[in-house]
Amino acid sequence: MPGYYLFYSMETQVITVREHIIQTACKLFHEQGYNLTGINQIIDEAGLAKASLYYHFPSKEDLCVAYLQRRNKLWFDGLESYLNGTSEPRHRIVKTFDFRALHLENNNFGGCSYIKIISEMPQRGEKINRQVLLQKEKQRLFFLELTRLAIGNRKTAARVADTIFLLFDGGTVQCQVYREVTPLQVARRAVVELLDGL
Amino acid sequence: MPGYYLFYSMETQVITVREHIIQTACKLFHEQGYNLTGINQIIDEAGLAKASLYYHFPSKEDLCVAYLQRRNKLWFDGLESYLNGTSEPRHRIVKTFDFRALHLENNNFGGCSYIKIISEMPQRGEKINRQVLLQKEKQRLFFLELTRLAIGNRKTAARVADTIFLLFDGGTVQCQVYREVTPLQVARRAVVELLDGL
DNA sequence: AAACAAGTAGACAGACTTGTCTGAATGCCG
DNA sequence: CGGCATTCAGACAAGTCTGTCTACTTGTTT
Repeated sequence: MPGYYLFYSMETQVITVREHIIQTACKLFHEQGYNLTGINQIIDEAGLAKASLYYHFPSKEDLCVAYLQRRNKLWFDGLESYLNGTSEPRHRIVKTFDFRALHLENNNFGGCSYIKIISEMPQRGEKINRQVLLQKEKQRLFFLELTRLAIGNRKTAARVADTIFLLFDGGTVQCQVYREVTPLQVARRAVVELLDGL
Repeated sequence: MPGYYLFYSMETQVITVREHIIQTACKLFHEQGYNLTGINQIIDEAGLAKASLYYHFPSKEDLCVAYLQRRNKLWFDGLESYLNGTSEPRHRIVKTFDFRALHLENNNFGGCSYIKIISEMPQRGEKINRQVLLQKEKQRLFFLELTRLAIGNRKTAARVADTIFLLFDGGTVQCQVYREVTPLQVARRAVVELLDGL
């Protein structure tokens, strides 16, 4: 276990410096945007020396990759815990929309990290690009698997899942724009009717 | 008509300096992102003096507002011309998705300017915020009006229109992520089935 | 002729950016 | 004790950013 200078996170758990950097970057990148957050601000906020940051992350882009991975982990971990006890596939799909709304509210309607980062960096680097596609694909497959379970493994399942995924992303960005949960509630209802109509 | 030093745009039309600035900023902001495009690059590309730019636009933020307005005008003008001859409301809705795909392809899958700008500037200024909400609302009302015509003025029309709008934005951002038109084609099909099922 | 509008070139201020580097300190492990 | 990993503080390089300013030119209008 590397890192002997340790920090305490909000839950009073001992965490490594590396973890402390990721948490700080996660917060600032998501709240202020990647380009508007400087390395200096991150180390100030985290109370670190600059060399310590560059000891763990060779560049800002590498820190960005860690940020994206962390956001994805937080999302899926939170979702899993939210869905705990719900086994019926349709309920799981619908509750995912509920959790999304909750998640956005708790994150001040900051939107989806992946959509944000590709909006900030149209000519994005290879590492970031791969990370975005990887995580988006994870989300798509999550809905695909549940849809197959929900409506039987028909050949329409893929298209239905993609439609649900479209409503999911559409709801997410519209919540970001309007800063309220209504769009995801509309999306949720559309999903229910889509599944009921089959 | 102010501006006697005139430029020639691609279509060999005489345009004012102000127009030339907007066109250049439009291209660069959308291709590279707002924060990654500097004032200096804009004047270099446009072949202008810095004072000339600040003569027409007091700040970069004001130029941003003009950029957003222009993108919206280009979109709706192009759409109107694309829909010319199509009067049936359902066809108009569906063809809007076709045009969106075409439009994104022609703009190198740059995505939606409004979603991009709020992703770049989470704590956005008042002027930009107002502009984004204004234009997004225009799009929403566009679909609402057509939906009312398409399915009759039932009370479900608003919800159907909002669902279409969700599929529209979802398709747009996913096309931006994946850099291909497939998501909008899926969205288009979902819209057709949604309207047919009523 | 004088005033004004609209443009030129480019220096400048003041702040910011990422990343490197030096030099020291600390704790652990063999 | 020696060596290594990890962290500190902060100067520094080399560049970027927005916005202001001076000094000048040109065409139009009064």
